[in-house]
Amino acid sequence: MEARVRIAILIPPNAHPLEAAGLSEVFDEANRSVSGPPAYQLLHVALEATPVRSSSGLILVPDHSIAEAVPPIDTLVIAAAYGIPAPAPPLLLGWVQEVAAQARRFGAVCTGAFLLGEAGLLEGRQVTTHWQYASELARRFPNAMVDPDRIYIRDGALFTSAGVSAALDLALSLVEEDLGRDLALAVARQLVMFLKRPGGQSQYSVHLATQTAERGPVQRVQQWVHDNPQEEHSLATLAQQAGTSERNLSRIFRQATGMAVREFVEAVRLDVARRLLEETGLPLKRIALDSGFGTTEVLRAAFIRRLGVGPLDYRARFQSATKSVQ
DNA sequence: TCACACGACCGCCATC
DNA sequence: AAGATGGCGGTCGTGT
Repeated sequence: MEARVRIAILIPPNAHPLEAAGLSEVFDEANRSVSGPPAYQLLHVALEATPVRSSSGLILVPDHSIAEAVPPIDTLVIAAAYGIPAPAPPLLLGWVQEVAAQARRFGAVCTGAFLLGEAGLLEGRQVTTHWQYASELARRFPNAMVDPDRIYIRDGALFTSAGVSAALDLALSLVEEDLGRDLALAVARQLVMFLKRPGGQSQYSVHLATQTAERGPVQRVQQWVHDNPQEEHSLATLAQQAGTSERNLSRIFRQATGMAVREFVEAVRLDVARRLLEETGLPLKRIALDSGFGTTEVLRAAFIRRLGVGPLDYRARFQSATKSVQ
């Protein structure tokens, strides 16, 4: 890479320090791993160039105010505040809009997506955020297609990620895009993290993993569905698996996970189907069978319902972009 | 695209 | 007495 890539990391008040530092660290490690001059120039930006108290109390010191951080900026990453951020001042929104408009790519980590939404940059885009805030994001910005199940999502120039450690995965994917797989792998090794998180979506799907019950019948049912998505999973058969009545399974399942049984089964199947669409060229019929939807009609209906796009649209959009990452 | 049938969900109440 | 469980049935969403 010829010129250094200017990356601006925007640090909001009450920032989550692990995310802000993690982003920084991945790019910095890439600089160390690359042969020759550093690939990245990092700008740590805040509204004012004064110390920012992070959510844990750790003080972060930005090196530029937004007034000083002027374009050209190649990549803008908005770090997240803890929880849903307060409405941003117009000055900040204007800066974000201006920088995003000229940047090669831009995005946010975790609840930083709310700031993008306020700036009007999520319209009609596929985005994700921390699972806990996904429904609120979707409510506030109804034109954004919020997918709570993903570690991170790239939609054109826009990228968003789930919470905390997902910021590292996101940053690593940007490094891979810029500097190639080998270097990204070297960075991952150095930081003792995975370039590509292993295991099924079941294990690492943020949404599902965080809503997995501890032990007992509900957990067994979840495991069974995860391991055998292609089987038929009626409430009756699952109740039998769990050794309880249908009524009781319904009740304890919602109590433990916050989801209805049917909802969970569908979420698992959607994960499987999505992964197969992204990572394989298998025909829809086959994916419908393997994911447990059974027919392409049902598969399609679920995609439209949950993601707002049909399976083939989804594949066209994400296959090349995510084939080797995430 | 539509209508219809069926399963899932969940409030309510009885029972253990 | 109180919490867990199961049955009933109205309503709704989904599959065909």
